[in-house]
Amino acid sequence: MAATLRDVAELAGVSIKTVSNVVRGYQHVRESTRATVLAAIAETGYQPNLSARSLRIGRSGVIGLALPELALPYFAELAGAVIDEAKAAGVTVLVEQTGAELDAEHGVLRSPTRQLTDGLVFSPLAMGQDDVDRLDVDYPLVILGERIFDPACDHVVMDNVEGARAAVAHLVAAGCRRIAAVGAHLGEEQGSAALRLRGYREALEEAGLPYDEDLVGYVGMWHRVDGAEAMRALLARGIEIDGVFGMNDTLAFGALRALQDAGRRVPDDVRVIGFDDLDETRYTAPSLSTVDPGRLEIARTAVRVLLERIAERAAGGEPSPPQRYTTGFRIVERESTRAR
Amino acid sequence: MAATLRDVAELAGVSIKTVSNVVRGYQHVRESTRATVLAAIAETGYQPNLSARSLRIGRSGVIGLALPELALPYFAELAGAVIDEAKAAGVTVLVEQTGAELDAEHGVLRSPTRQLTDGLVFSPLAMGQDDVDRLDVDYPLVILGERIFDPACDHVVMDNVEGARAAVAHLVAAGCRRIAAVGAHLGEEQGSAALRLRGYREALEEAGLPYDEDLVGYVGMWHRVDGAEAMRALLARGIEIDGVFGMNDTLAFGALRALQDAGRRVPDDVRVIGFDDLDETRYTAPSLSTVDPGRLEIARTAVRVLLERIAERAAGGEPSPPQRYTTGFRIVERESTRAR
DNA sequence: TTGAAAGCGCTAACAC
DNA sequence: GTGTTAGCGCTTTCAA
Repeated sequence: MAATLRDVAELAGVSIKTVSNVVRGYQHVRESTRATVLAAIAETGYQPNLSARSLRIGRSGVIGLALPELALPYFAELAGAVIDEAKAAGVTVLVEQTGAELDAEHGVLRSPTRQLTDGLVFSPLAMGQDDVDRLDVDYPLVILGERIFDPACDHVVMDNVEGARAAVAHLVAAGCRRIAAVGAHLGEEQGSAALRLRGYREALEEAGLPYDEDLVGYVGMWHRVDGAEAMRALLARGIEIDGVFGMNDTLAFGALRALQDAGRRVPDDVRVIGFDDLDETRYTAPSLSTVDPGRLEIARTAVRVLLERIAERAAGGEPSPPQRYTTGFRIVERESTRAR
Repeated sequence: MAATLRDVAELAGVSIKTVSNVVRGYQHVRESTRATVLAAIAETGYQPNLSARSLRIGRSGVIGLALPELALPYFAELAGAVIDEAKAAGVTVLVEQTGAELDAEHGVLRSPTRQLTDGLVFSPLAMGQDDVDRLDVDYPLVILGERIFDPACDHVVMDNVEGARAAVAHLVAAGCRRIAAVGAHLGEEQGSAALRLRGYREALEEAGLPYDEDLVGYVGMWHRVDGAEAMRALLARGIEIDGVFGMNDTLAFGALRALQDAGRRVPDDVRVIGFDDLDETRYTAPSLSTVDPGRLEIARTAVRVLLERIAERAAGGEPSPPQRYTTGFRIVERESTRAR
């Protein structure tokens, strides 16, 4: 059986309070006592029981991270960054996948698991304006990546509209006039897809180009296969296309392949840009231009804000009002939009 | 404050035992009582305190998953599968990254976090034969993906040697005679890299081809960049190469790009095969042939075995001896090795 | 500086 | 079928 405080105390000939003091790094312990206790700890291999500590102090040192799925590289890279940040702060991360399904997204907010985590970093995909009330929960919650209007919690957002606008403007600057958008979600108004579509429209408008519904490729998810299929469907329409805005990099990757299969040369005939700056964009042929949304900054900010909220709540007192944190982005030009 | 059993009991006018019975689905509760209690639970919004339950019963319903890093797509897809499997069994997953560093791999085995998880699924990369003693821990542990000889715990392995052998044999069958291996680790004897290199050598031998150290590309990690750099280095040697075995798909992806940059046509001049069957291999140009190691089966087996161990230990009694589970693989032929 | 003891919320043995 | 109660291992007041 694992050793407890009591075992260590007995072995060291002190009370459990003294052992606890040593374990928790309390200052006022006589050096000789501390040494005795540390020896006893080493001998028994004592490790604090975190469930007991958690029950007692009301915090577990675990935060939750809920995201659509790790099979989407963007979320995998994000999760990796969140876990690293959390670890640096001495906190561990419990990861849950929602599959971007509305029920699962609601579920994760009320899951019994929330009793085990001190707070949640949540990247919703299916939830929209109608669900904003559900975000009014009684534990620290940080929302990622969406611009849901005025939720009752902190949120860390990338500037989806501006990023998309810049991406499409980049295509325009490269000479594109018939730019397809791949990755729209039918009927969506608040999610990343809707916001990036808005950025696309704004960029067209600024450039004096017409918005043509025939140039919009609708998809279910944002996997590579969806990008490829949407692109094929667009090409099948037989309309002229000289630029493609993939709403994320995996879509753009799939679209790139579909273009090449159809005999279109990239960037000569069609220029392509994605969104996310995934590692894989550096290695496609041609490499993909993209929007770097500062994934690391998002992860870092989310963890920091969440831990601040957890600390604030532990300290008692009035919570400060929820805030929105917007991270910067930058266009990364690679071969897929390079002028010849 | 969150409601407790006592609050619910008071509201329902019963004892906490009865509430506990209802919560835990105990059969022998009068229907009317159950209804009253359920109403009280709904009214108070009661959720069981998992730390308290965990402290009491000695299990948390959380398992740990330790892997090199989520930024490696193989591990991201694996983690996603593990989380899904665990969820289906009513268990949540705490994810830790080791960065493939030896200290971190040792650390994860002794981390205080282990006090919070009922068991661990661990995919080591840096650990070798010298470290096998460390795997003799006092909690349920399942090792993934390595063929460490006779560890004192269960392990689920893919057949690295056979898979690699088949991959290289596939290249040989396609007519390759000068086959480079990209992804070897200098001095490694037990890890995936060593095993896949062994499979490479065996396949050459079977084909009556000489093993040429000049055809082996050594790398640090298995990222795309490592594959690209190793391939460039190989090409810089000026030796003849008509086939490339990437020890995983990301390496192969990087190598593919490096080949193309050097003006080599794939598969015309050089054929390329990878390992892992990542989604991205379907979309590169040309698409990458690879070895499908049955990631889903690995995840499923690992979670099943771990949960069985946890149950076994909860039931008391003698534990059964540790077992090795080997999953099957299959060659996936795509464009990068297709005959013209 | 150290010790005694209460109690976090839950489960389960035992009593009725 | 339901109630009483001990105790899981820890932190923390309060006393000494």
